[in-house]
Amino acid sequence: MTQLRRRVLELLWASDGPTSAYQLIEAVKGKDSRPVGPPTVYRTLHFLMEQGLVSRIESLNAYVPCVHPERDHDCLFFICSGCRSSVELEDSRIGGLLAEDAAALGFVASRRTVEVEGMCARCAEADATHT
Amino acid sequence: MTQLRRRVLELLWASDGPTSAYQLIEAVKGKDSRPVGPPTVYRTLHFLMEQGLVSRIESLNAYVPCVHPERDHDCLFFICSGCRSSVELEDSRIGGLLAEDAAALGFVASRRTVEVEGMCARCAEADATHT
DNA sequence: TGAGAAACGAAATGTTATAACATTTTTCGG
DNA sequence: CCGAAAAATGTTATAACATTTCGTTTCTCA
Repeated sequence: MTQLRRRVLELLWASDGPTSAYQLIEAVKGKDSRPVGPPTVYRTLHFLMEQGLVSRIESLNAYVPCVHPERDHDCLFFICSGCRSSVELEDSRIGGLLAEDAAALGFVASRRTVEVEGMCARCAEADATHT
Repeated sequence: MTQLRRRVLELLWASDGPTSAYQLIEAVKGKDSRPVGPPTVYRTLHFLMEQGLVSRIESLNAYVPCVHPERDHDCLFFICSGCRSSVELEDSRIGGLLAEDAAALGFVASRRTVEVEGMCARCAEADATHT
């Protein structure tokens, strides 16, 4: 864990929601004066993902810190279109079903992406009130 | 359903696997001499997705025709890293679990992305043989 | 037939990600 | 401590994916 990697991870922790790579580039530039290029940040993100510290949200092209890095993560994301926040959940039953379906196909799975877009409770309520 | 939309859909049907938007731009250009720009193809893809005729695979930034457009599609994709093919499956149990988890959060879901990367049976076997 | 809506064309630009190669930093055996 | 090897980072350029904006064409239907 180097200084850059720690800084990127801290920025992700400090962020309200999923953060794009280019937002991170800007943020790192802001924190100290040394600018970093895209490859640097992407390498850092790849490293953090390998370590299970960060996940990529495919449907947003954005990155979030993992909630429980210690556990083997089998996570799903609920992404609010209203406030752009995301909630990470673990539901091993889904992993089980996916494994079952994969086995039926003879498919050897390596990575899963499970993402649900919609409105979080707060935004759904706000939306209902306004309408 | 216009001529362009039909052509794009046919190209997707004819394709071996997931197709990127820019591959479609090239392919349309090839079929008749009139070139189309990115916005045209993206508009067409958005339309076909709204109609449930096409799905976007988020983890590949690519597009596939839906296998059973008539049914309300609740699909998952198995994507082979070996041959770049994808298989679409329907497993309503997963939709059920996701709905259950969403309800527990008070989350109102609108769209789901479920993608599994790995090796299809053929590629896994080929890989095992080579090793 | 002609007004409004939908679809399409074209240019520019914005956003996300990687290739290729140079340099710096770290590590660790001698 | 020294220097070679490995790991990490910097730099430039470019590839890949997607949208904004505005203007034109085509379709529909009263």
